[in-house]
Amino acid sequence: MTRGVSCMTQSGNSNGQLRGTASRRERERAQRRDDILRAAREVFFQRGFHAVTVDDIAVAAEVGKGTVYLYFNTKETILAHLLLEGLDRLVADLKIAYAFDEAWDAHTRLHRGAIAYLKFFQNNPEYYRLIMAFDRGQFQAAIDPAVYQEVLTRSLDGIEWLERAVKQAQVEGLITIENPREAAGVLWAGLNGVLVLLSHPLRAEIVATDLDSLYGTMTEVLISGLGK
Amino acid sequence: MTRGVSCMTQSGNSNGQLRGTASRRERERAQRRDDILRAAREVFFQRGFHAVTVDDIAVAAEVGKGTVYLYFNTKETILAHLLLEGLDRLVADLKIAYAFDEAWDAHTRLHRGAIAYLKFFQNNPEYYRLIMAFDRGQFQAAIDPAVYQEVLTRSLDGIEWLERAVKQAQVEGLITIENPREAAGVLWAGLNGVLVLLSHPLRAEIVATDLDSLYGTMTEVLISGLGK
Amino acid sequence: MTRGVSCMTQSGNSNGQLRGTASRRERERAQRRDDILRAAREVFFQRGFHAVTVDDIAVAAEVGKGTVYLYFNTKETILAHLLLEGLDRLVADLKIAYAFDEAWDAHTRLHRGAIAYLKFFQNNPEYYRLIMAFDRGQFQAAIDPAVYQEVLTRSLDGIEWLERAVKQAQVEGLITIENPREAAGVLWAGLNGVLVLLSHPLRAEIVATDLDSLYGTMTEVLISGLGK
Amino acid sequence: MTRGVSCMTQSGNSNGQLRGTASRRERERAQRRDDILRAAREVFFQRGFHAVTVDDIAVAAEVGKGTVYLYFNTKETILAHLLLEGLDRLVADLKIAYAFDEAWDAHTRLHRGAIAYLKFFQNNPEYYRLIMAFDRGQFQAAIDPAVYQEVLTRSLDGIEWLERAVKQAQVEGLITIENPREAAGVLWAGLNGVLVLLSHPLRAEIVATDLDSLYGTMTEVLISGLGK
DNA sequence: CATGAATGAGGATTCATTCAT
DNA sequence: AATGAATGAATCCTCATTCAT
Repeated sequence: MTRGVSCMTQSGNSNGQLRGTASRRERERAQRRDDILRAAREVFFQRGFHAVTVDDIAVAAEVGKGTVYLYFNTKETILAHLLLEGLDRLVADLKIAYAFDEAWDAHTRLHRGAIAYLKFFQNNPEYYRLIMAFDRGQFQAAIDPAVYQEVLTRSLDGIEWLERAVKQAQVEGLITIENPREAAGVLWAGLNGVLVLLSHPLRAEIVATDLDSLYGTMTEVLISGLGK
Repeated sequence: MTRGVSCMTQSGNSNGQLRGTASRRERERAQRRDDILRAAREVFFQRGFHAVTVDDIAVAAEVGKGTVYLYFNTKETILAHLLLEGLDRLVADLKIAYAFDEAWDAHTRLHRGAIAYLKFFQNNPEYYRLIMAFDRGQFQAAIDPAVYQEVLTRSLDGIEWLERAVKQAQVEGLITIENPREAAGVLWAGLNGVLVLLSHPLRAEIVATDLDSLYGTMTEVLISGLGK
Repeated sequence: MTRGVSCMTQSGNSNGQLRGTASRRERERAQRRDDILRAAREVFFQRGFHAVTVDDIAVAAEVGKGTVYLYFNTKETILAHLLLEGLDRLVADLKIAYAFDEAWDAHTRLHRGAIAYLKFFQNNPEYYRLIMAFDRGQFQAAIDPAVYQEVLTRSLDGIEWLERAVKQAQVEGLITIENPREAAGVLWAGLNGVLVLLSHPLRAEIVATDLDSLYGTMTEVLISGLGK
Repeated sequence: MTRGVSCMTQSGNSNGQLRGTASRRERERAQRRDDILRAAREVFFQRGFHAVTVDDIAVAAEVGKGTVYLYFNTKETILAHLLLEGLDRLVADLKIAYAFDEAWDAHTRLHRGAIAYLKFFQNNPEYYRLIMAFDRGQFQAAIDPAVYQEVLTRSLDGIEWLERAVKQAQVEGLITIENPREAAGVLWAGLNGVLVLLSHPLRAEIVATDLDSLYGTMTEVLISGLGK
C-alpha cells in the first residue's frame, strides 16, 4: 500500500484511475518496472547480489537486457530499490504494531513493536539481511544519495516510534532510565542483537537456543532492566 | 606445527630454538607466510576484499604472485586466515579478561568480559567486521570446511567462558534466570547488538548516541534485567 | 524536388508558392527535416560523430527518436547530408568568388578564389573538417552511393572553375605550365595543404606560423612558380 | 634500426648481447610485444581502428586476450605505438635523405628530402594515414601525454631539417624569401598537400592526375616560386 | 622453492534500429 | 505521420589461477 507509492521514481499519479493512451502507457511502464523488480527480488534473494548478472534478471523478467537499463541505471540501483521496498514493509508493519491512535498501555505497545520486528525478520529474512547489510562494502559508493537519504528517513521513523513508546513507558513508570533516546537505543540494539546472532548459521549454532525463546527472554530482560 | 598454531599472529614459538637446515627452512616458510598475511591484512583492511587483487597482496608482501598461491590456495583462504587471526586475538583478550584463575566475584568478571569485548571492537574494528561479516554472501562457499570448524571451536570457547561466568553469577545470586546458556545468549546478543548498531555509519547516525555510553547502559540493563 | 536540391541548407524554393494541403504537408516535412539537420549539426559539430547518439539528435530536434529514422535511414546518412550541406556552401562561395560573368583579369580571379577558400575554412571549420575527413575510416562503407556521386559532382565544379581560371591565366601569360589540370591540381593541393597543416593542432604547433601569412605566401609562391 | 630502440618502453639495453635467464626473459617479452604490435599493424591497417576488436588482435598475435593487456594498457595505446613506429620510420628516412654530413648543394638536398617524403608515402600509405589522422576525433584524449610529446618532438626534427636545408638554399641564392620557417612551412604544406589530395580516393579521382607527376611539378613550382 | 608470464571466462553497459500503437 | 519502448549484439577490460622455467 504505502510501498508502491513511495518507491515510484516517476509518476506521483495519486489520483487512482487514469484514462487514455497516456495513462495506459504509464501503467504499462509501471508494470514492466514491477516485473523487473520482482525478477530481481527472486534472483538476488536466491543467489546473492554478486552471483547474479543483469542478464539473469532480464531473463527472469522476460525482457531484453537493454530494457532493464531502461528502468534502472545500474545493477546497484535495482538492489537499492529492493532495500527500500523491504524498509517500506518493515516501517508499515511497525506503524500498524505501534498504532499510536490506540489507547494501549506502554507495556503492550513495546511488546507489539518487538513482536512486529521479530515477525518481519521471520517472514522476510532476505529483506532483513538486505537492510542490515546495506552500506557495507563498496555498495554505498554506487548508490544514489537520494536513496541513502530515504533509508535514513524511514529508519528514523522506526526509531522515533520506539522512542515515543519509551516515553509513554516513562510516564507510566515502566522505564526509569532518563534519556529516552538511549533507552530506545538499548531496546533496538538488544532485540536486533538477537536477530543478528541467530540470522547467522554459525552463530546460531554456537548459541544453540531457539529464536523465539531468546527473543522473548531478551524482551523481558530489557524492559525489566530499563525499569531498574 | 598444527594449523591452529600457525595462524597465531604473534606466534609464541614456545618450543624454543629449532636447529639445522630443516628448521631454518621451516622458519623461513613461516616468515614468508606471515609476510603474506601481513600484506593481505594491510590491503584488505584498507581497501576491502573485492577491491584487492592477489597481485596487490603479492606486491605488498614483496613476493611473486605464484608464491602467494604456494601458501594459500585461494584469495578467500587468505581472508579466512585473517578471520581466524582476529578470532585468536579476541579469544586471547577474553581469556585474559575472564581470568578464571582469579578469585573475582561474578559482577567483576562479567564486567571485565564486557569491557574486553568493547575494547576489542574499538581496537580492531576491521577484525570485528570480518568476524561479523563471515559467512555472509558468497564467501562461505569458497571456504575450507576446516576453517569453519576452527571458527566454530574458538567461538564456542568465548561463549563457554561467558556461560561459566553466568553460572558463577547464578551461584552468587546476581542472575536469577534458570538456563545459563540462554542468559549467556542474552548477554552476548545484547552487547554485540550495540556494537553492530554503532559499527554501521547509517545506524550510528540514527541512534545518535555515544558508543561507550550506550554499551555501558546496555551492560547495566542486561545484568539488572537478568537478576529480575 | 530532387535530392540534390533538398540538401541546400538555405533552400531557395525558387518554384514560388506551393498551395493546398499537399503543399503544406510537404512544407512541414521539409521543416521537420531541417529541424533534424540543424540539431544534428549542433551536436555533431560540438561533440563529434561518435560521441553523439541518435537520441541526442532527437532530443535536440525536439522530435521522437523514431521520427529521425523517418527522414534519415542511418546515423551516417545524417552526417553525409551535413557534408553535402558544407560542400554546397563552399561551392556557392567559390561561384561568387570566381564570378566568371565578371571581366576580371586572371590574377584577380585566382586571388579571389584562393581568398574564398580560406574564408570558408575560417568561417566553417567544422564543415571543412567534415569535407576533408570524408571517406576516412569506416564511414565510406555506410554511405549511400548517391551521396558519393553528389560529392564527386560538386567537387568537380570547384576544380573546373579553378581550371578555367588557370586557362585564363595561361592566355594572359601569368601561368606558363602546359597542362591546366595539373596546374589547377598544384594550386588546390598547395593551398589546401596549408589549411590541412594548420587545421591540425599538433602540426600548427610545429609549423608555428600564422595561417593568413602562410596562406598568403603560398598563394604568391604558387602563382609565381607556375609562371616559371 | 633507430625505431626499435626508441619505441621500447622498458629496457634500454643498448649493450647488444644479453646473457643469462634474465636476459632471455627480457628478449621473450620484447618478442611477444613485437608479435602483438605486428598483429595489430595487420588488422588495424586492413580493417581500421574501430572495426578491430582487441580479441582480433589477440587472435592474430596468437596470444590470449589478457596477454595483450599485459603489454598495452588500452587499445588506443597500441595504435599510438604504431603511430610512433611510423613516425620513426619517416624520420629515419628523412635523416638519410637530408644527410647533412654530405656536401650536397641545396637543390639536391631539398629534392632528396622531397623524394624521401614521397617514397615514404608510397611505401607506407597506412603509416602515412595514421600520422595524418593522429589527434583527430576522440583519439587524442585516450592517449598518453608522453606519446603526444614524442610525436611532437619527432615531427619537429623533420621540420628542422627542412628548415636547415632552406637556410642553405638561401645562402646559395636558390631561395630568396626571408623567413626560413615560413619557407619550410610552404614546402611542407605544398608537398604534403599533394599527398593528402591524392591519398584520398575521391579527391584523387577529381584531380585525375598522376601522383608522381603532380608531386614533381609541385616540387619545381615551390622551389621556383620561393626563388622569386 | 620461487617466479611472473599467460590465460580466457566473465560482465556491466551502450546504442542503433525496429515496430506496435 | 509520429512516437518511444524494447531489443540484444557488441566490446573493452579485469583478475584469479595455472604452470613452465
